[in-house]
Amino acid sequence: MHGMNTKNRRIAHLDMDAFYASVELLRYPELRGLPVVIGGRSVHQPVIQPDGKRSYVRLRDYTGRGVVTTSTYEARAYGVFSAMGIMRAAQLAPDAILLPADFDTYRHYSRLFKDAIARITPHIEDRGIDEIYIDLSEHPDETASLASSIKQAVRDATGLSCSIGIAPNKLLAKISSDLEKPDGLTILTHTDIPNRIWPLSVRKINGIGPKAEEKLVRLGIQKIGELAKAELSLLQAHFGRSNAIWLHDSAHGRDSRPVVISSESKSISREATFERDLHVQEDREILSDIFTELCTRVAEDLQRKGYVGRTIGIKLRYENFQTITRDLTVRNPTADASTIRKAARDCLRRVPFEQKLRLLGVRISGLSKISALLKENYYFQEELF
DNA sequence: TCTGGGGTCCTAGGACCC
DNA sequence: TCTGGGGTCCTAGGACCC
Repeated sequence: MHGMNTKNRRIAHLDMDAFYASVELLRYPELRGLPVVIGGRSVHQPVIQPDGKRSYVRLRDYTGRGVVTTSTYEARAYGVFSAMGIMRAAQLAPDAILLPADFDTYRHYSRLFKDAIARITPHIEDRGIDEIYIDLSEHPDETASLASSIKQAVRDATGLSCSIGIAPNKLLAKISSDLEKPDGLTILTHTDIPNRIWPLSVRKINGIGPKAEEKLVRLGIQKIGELAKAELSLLQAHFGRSNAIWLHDSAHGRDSRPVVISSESKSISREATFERDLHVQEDREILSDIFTELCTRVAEDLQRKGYVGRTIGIKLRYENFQTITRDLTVRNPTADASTIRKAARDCLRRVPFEQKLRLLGVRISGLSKISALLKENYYFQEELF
């Protein structure tokens, strides 16, 4: 066993630049150079006018509960970022153009760029629609030219740019890919850590979110370099032993997680935020229809992906944004909509309804592949549906 | 100006079992 | 005659990520 982990790795993180917005610019090239925001509900398609020109919806015209999904770099210059409410973004950039998200098209371009890279190397870990890790350790080519040819392959396949960071591990590769965005190519070694990593905010470490950052700031730690110098005992007192070690290792650029090239889904869910808060009795029928629809879509997703699940759950968000979940585990794995609805209905009975509802969700976990169950001869097909 | 939707992982207590 | 203890499953909530 000794020596197995001492190998020098070359890990790349590839991140598409402003992915959804860039895909939309392929479709609407006249928007290039303008602040454009993707998000909201899909009722604001561009309209073709009598003179043949398209007219676009502006942020100032929007009313509703949508958030910004992505924005172009021009919109980001106004302070408009992902997850911001559109009503707030409209204050900052009222003239920015608003386009609805079109996930089918984004998934199509996602396939295109991932397939292009897969022709160069199969050692790819999927990290969502617009980013991947690539393990280049076994690849014969020199790092910089290999990275350039990956970027070119992505551009040839999609017409889009991406940013790549290459480093000895996933943690550093991820940070690196963000350093020279857009269209970046950053190669980092351990000796670059003091100069290029330590001046950055602790938030740049993947896994440190708003809460952890706030706690660190209260300890006088804002930069990764300050985290690197912090006493382990201080971190341990505030974050627990294993988190303290993880924080300390991360600040020193240490990370031994492997690139995982395939994995099975753990859960499938569908949820919906309502356009207005719904009253459990007065809006009973609307809620019931939405609830049935969510269960049906979860069942369809399961069947399409070839899974069955045992733990069925609901999620509720009240008008004050408090969120609760309930779940229950059934004996036989299922992918059947009415079975899911019955179980989810039982979960609903265990929940207080003193406030109006803002969101309803249905979830299933404890998944198995149908094919695996059939192979193990646990069930006959009739019992699954 | 209130805050989407789809996920993963972790924690923690109680039940239950050996 | 206060006291085991480790493993696994179930449930609820929270942090975080894209």
